[in-house]
Amino acid sequence: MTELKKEETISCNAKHTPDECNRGIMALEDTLYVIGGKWKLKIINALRTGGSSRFNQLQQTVTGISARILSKELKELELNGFVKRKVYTDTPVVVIYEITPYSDTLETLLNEMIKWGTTHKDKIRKEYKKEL
Amino acid sequence: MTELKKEETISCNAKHTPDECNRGIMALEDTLYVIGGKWKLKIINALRTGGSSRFNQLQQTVTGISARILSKELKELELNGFVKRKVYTDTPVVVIYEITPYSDTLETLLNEMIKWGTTHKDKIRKEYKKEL
DNA sequence: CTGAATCCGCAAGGATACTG
DNA sequence: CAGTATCCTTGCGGATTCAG
Repeated sequence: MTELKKEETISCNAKHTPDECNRGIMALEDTLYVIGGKWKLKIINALRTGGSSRFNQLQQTVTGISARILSKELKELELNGFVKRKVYTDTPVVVIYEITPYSDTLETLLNEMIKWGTTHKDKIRKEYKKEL
Repeated sequence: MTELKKEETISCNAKHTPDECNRGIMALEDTLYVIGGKWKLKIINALRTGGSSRFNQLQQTVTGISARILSKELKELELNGFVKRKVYTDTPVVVIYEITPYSDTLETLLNEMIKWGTTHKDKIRKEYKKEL
């Protein structure tokens, strides 16, 4: 039973000044704001690994997304410079979405998330086996 | 105006087999399922940089979260093994939340997100200045 | 085909009050 | 202090329809 004196004893620990903590939280919030949510990373990843794609094909790749949401998300991604929209005005009109070089800055992050998800799932599976 | 033949021409590109794409998407979904959402990463980050913390103090650190949500999120984080809940049954009762070693597996990911958020904000700021 | 517009249900999350 | 219970708002997102 450790002694607890006052609230002040618990705060930022040695490794981080309170300032650094706040900057970290803010930067984290920025990231989550831009690429957070249910779909954005999946769309970027789909375009990254699957190559440029048309609207309907993209909707099939990103399983479960509706046309309305996909449209909205693509707009936001375009605004933030992750995706380029190219229109070929043949008849019928063809629209191609492709990722921009700026999306490459997410490369490390994306790979890290995929790696983490993979090893996490392995861990879960092992724990599940133990229970049998 | 590039020629577009049929849908099949656009699919997984050279770098990835369709199979790899699917595995990537699934792993990504796993990750988002566990640590996605509005609060989880912020809470983990708060405990990581700020050190172990009591409930109310944690609520102050994670700006904007309500007690109800914080309670719920902590429960989920505990279930997934990211957070340990320690109860000291003095009067008044003291409850300390701390991160587990398993949270350390998120270290790289978290740092990567913070780094990305920082440089992204710099980019936005520069673009904003240009517009003036 | 590529979306935009409309309608609507559900669930996440906020505010407040209350308990041990 | 550490939550829980209740109520209520908001917005995400699905289904469908329509337009260019």
